[in-house]
Amino acid sequence: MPKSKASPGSADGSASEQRRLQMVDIARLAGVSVSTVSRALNGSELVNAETRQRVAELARSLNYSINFGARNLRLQENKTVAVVVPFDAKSRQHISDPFFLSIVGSIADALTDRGYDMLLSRVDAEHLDLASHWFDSGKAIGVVLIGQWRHHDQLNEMAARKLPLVVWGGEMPQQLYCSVGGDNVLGGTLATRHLLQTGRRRIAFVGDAHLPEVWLRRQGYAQALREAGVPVDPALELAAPFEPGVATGVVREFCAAQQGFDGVVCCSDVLALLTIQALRGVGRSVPGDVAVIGYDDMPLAAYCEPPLTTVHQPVAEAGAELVEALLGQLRGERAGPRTMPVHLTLRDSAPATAS
Amino acid sequence: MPKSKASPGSADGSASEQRRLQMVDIARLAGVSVSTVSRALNGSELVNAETRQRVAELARSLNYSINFGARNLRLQENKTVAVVVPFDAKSRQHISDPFFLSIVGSIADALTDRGYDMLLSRVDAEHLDLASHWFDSGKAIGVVLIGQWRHHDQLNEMAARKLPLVVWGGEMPQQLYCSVGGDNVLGGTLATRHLLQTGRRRIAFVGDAHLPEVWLRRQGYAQALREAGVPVDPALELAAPFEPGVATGVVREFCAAQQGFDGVVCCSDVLALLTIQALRGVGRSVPGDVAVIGYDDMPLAAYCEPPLTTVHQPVAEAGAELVEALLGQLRGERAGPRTMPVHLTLRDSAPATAS
DNA sequence: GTGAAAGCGCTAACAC
DNA sequence: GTGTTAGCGCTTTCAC
Repeated sequence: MPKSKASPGSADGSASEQRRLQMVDIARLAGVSVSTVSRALNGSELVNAETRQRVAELARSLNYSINFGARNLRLQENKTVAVVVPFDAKSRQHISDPFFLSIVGSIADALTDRGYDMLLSRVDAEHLDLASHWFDSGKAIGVVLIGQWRHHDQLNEMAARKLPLVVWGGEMPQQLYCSVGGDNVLGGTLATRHLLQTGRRRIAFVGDAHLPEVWLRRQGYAQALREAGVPVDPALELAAPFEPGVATGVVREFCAAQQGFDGVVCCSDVLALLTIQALRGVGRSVPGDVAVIGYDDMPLAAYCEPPLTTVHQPVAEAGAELVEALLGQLRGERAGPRTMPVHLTLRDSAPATAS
Repeated sequence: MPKSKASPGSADGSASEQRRLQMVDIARLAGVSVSTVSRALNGSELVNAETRQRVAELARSLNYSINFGARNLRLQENKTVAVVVPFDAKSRQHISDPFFLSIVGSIADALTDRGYDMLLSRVDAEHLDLASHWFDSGKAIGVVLIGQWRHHDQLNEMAARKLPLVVWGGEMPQQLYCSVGGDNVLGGTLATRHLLQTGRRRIAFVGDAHLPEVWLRRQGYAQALREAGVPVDPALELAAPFEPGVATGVVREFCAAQQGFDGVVCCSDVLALLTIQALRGVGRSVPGDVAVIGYDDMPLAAYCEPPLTTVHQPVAEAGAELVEALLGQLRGERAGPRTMPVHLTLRDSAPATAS
């Protein structure tokens, strides 16, 4: 049995447990039935305007809020969306990249605007499919996943299972799920082209191409090099992960070993910052000796030293796009992946004028 | 009437609407009653081990997850906590301070560890009391609010209403609600003392003392100055808000107008970054001419230029403390405010050796 | 060991 | 215009 209804003020163990008001209480106090209260609170035209007013007033004055659990159960509806941020279980690194956090903020806004609640959680990046739990359990009507990580396959399976799902990330071949993301190929191209145009020739690429987004950026990078007739040199590619804890050492080693480059395209602003530090550690200046370009244009990018030239991602629009894509899916629309434009924000780490 | 149960595969408008599996389906397939399935899935000893096994297997193979809405309604329980981040409605600035986002991450971990879900939302910083909605509506069992902002009074009212509430922030006189936070007075003192010890004498303070946390830090600042026999000069105090958009101009003006200081205590790392930029803008070097200390020790603080000397806040522990305080309250424990130790992390923006 | 039935707080036919 | 009633998906007495 559920715990018996404690009469208000009764000490049933927990001092702070105020019995939550419910419709029946309002009904009794207003001298009407629960149905009338329900109708009144939902603004039904069926109920007398005066009664409606009175009930609404009473409810407000008592701080009554409808019990959404019960309402949802009865209505078979739910206005909650799960937003899931993968984390790297191996390195025990939390996702603290400012970019991901900004995306989460953007989604929060978009959901709030549309009257939805946001359930935020993490999932082991090796088991993205566990995110389906939020839907299966009825806690959420759908899932927004931040990043594809290494498990394109799991995402495809989830989509095949008809899980309402939208993923922030790049568009890959043979993709069954709906993705929303910046134009990664373009981003890679813009960054690389800018370095080439300002006279750099030996351009490194920092980012783990096992991740779809990075893989696409690398395409853009290679393409821009080819356009310029510059050979792609695998020795200048560094598969650094996004987690700063792991990346720091890798980047430092790379900068110590490879002294032959004069430009770097990094796959996040944090990686760019780490790279700049590592370069300085081996006595190379930025942007003098090496021009560095970041990715994301995080809020702090302008306040670093030097301020980062970086590929700007459409964070503000991202939330709305992701949410719309999910809601569209729930309405039965067959929406494909969406790729949003990106642009290069010029600052000092890779200035506009040739060195 | 709720929409009729669509038979699986029926096209009822939305293509992706898979009918969610429920206990009765599992029961039918397993050839037992729903009660048995319920018991089996909850690991009850009452049900035959073999049956239990079979039901569990079946449920798993079908990706069945129990409907938590219904379960919670029946059990009168809920394992969801609302985490609410205030935002400044006037400046339309979102909270993007890395520190707040880190705290949210920390809370997410703590809740997950304890089997709770996290509902993340924002609230107008002028109406913190709206956060009580999450409790009143039964969507959450309690509220964790990130920061007190200017509305200590509203928080007290919420606590008086017996709302299960924990606030990240400082401990103020006559406080009815439960707060958890770093030791702000100590933080202010440590930062100021360090500047004094390294030979600085004209020390500015950047932060809006209308906010409780900042007010406390200012106490520490003033105290350290008094200890050293240095007069507190109101001209060296700048009431800059945390929002970078608003703060940038304010800080720039201040640095242009006040050339007479050789040290600054800032109330966030972002403010410190802005201050460093502004100082450089007027031709003053950091830490040469002015030593700058930040607050929070955000993940990126080590990767700025110069790396920030800053007051380290116990982010990793904060989540657990906040959550424990809330759960304690729900158990009826009468927990007071909790103040956690902070320490100074020395880096280059205010080095250990006197200039 | 298992099933039938009641009920969590709410909404919406269906009466009146 | 309002009350009565059934039922959303689940758990748990209470029978057997």
